[in-house]
Amino acid sequence: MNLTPLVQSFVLHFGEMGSRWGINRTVGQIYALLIATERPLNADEIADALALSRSNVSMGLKELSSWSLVRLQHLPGDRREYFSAPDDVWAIFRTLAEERRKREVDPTLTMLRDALLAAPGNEADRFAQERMRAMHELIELVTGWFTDVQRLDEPTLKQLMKLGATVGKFLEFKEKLTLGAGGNRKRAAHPASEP
Amino acid sequence: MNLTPLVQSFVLHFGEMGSRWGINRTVGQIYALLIATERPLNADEIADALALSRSNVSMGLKELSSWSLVRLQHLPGDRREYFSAPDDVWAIFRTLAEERRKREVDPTLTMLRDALLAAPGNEADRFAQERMRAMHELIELVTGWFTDVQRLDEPTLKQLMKLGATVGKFLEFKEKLTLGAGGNRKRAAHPASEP
DNA sequence: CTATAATTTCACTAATTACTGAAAATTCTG
DNA sequence: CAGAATTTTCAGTAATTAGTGAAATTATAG
Repeated sequence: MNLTPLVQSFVLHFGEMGSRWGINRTVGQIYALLIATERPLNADEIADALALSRSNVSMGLKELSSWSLVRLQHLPGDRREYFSAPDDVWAIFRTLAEERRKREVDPTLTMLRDALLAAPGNEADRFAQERMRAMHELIELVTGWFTDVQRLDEPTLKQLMKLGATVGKFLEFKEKLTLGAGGNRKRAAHPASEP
Repeated sequence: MNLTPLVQSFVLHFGEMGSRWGINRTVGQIYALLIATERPLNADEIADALALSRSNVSMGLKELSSWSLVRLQHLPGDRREYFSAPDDVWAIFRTLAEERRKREVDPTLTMLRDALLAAPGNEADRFAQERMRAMHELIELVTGWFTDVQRLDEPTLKQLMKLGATVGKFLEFKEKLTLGAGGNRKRAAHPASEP
């Protein structure tokens, strides 16, 4: 297979970008190709299109699978495995965020929690723990918010994004109501509520 | 200088984590040390505490500076440069997000925009462009939202995070009002509004 | 301006990570 | 179940990235 210049540049860009993240060039390129191509591709087609060894593609696809980023399917009358990316970019984004959380954030939270349990040996420890506490709080807040918001359907999510900082104004407004007049209306619920 | 076990494990963890991001182990360790230590440190102290060469520390600090993650200051009667991390974790988080946007997201947006300008040569291109369009839209929305929200002060931000998906409910409610009864109240503004 | 302290640069080496081809393992077909 | 097709593994090599010490540069004190 022979890539058009358009797809070519898309693929190359993602290769470069991939290496800035934990993901390596090859994996980035493979995924870009899958995203940009309508029909599912088999490993040989990918290897051919990107000029990579078959084994390298196998490893790359394995990596992508471990991130739950590709769908594997079979074509009738063809024994080979065909791969494709989800066609909803929001789904890709969510999966990516979810996986990074598992791999990068959760271990950090665990480490922080352990560190916070220990009795500080001296003033230095005391200070370090205070920083860790703040960091732990921030991470919990952000990730909690994220899992919460992840559950929203796409249109609502889009709307929410478009709102932007307006939400802040809504909050300030609510604040005033709560603080100002003695009475307050519905109180905002905690995160992690029912669907 | 001799690290306490508590700080030690914090530093080592960030070293490991750092390498999962673009940042290398040394840089991760240096920053963790700065975060966990109350007083500013000079390069020799860092090199000593982490058992790194002086030159390596110099490079690491340079890297951190380029990310605007450290403050440089001078102590009276001491010619050496002293470094410290901001003491507000939210500020660190914002800086990090901002820098990553500049380095990783903006170039991608540019690439996508260019690709979208080109006239599709064939059906494959047409499809690829459609995917790129969706991706471009998503990135614009998310980053736009982010810069918007970044402007909020910390307490409001915290509140917003705590709200979580409740905001979604607020939106649904608003939706009903707008669609249901002919009249609607204040309409939500666009992003990027005044302070 | 000179001497010294402090920092940075850079060529080199070490360590890590990526990639390949050959061989092994798995899966499917007849 | 034999044989072919397909995928995976893995040891070896290539490429990249990280880290060091010596030398060069910059800054400051006297």
